[in-house]
Amino acid sequence: MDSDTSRSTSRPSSPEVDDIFLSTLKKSAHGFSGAVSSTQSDSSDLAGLRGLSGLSGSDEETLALRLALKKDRKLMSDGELQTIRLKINSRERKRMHDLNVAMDGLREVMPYAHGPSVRKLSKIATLLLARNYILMLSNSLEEMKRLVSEIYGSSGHHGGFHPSACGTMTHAGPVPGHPVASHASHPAVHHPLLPPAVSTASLSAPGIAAVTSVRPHHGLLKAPGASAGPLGSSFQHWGVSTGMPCPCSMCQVPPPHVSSMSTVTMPRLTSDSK
DNA sequence: TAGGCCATCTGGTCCT
DNA sequence: AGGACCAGATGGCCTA
Repeated sequence: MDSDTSRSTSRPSSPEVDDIFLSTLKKSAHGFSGAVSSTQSDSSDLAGLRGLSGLSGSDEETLALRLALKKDRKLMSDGELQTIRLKINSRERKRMHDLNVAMDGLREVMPYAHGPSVRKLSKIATLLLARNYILMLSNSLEEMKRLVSEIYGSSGHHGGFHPSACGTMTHAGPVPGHPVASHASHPAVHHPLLPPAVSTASLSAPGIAAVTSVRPHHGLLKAPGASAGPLGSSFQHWGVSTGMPCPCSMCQVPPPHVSSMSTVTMPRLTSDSK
């Protein structure tokens, strides 16, 4: 399944094998030149090898392939090197394809309109919206728990939050598999236990609802200013009207537990000195 | 036409 | 050693 078919019809994300092979041959020179420029050792090796072997500029492609696979593979034939290179490229394509599939899965559960006439969210917009949506749901859940505790705690009917004691509460949370659709498609539905500030303002927040009709502005990544994109200035004021923290990534500092979790769950980032 | 977004290739690094 | 992950480079497509 092509993850980019809705955007481009003339450019498949998984080209034919012949295309890959030709592309490899065509791009090996320019692609490698960029890599060489970033590595002094390789650059010196390139110059040294060229001097030793007496290769001309036209042989740089072959030379690049040899250098690309390090010194212990320099003795391999071009065919073997190309086979290895194609194998590595194929793996990388598959990896990126899987990443796109996961990104599509994330888009499917995000509160924005889906359909052939709606351009899908970009990757960065999907990630930012997902983050905001998680924060919004977390805030809504906490607020709901607090209200339920207040109601049943003060009346003495229940000691605290107890979903099984109230039939309606079992439907208050997102439905697994379609956590968003139920809310996004019925934004005006109020939960009997929730005030409008929670049941409507949070679930149909401007930043969420606005994305249901249009592709996010390119200004999404810029500072929220006068243009006010779908996740722009309107999101800034949501927290003011509801009294809840604004989930916008542009105007809210991530909660401590979020940032601490990110460091825990990503050991490569913490241990990596890149 | 400039800028955004994306796919792909590639080399380096880390992990198993 | 092989695979996964990452980031840089590059070129194509699309939109304002």
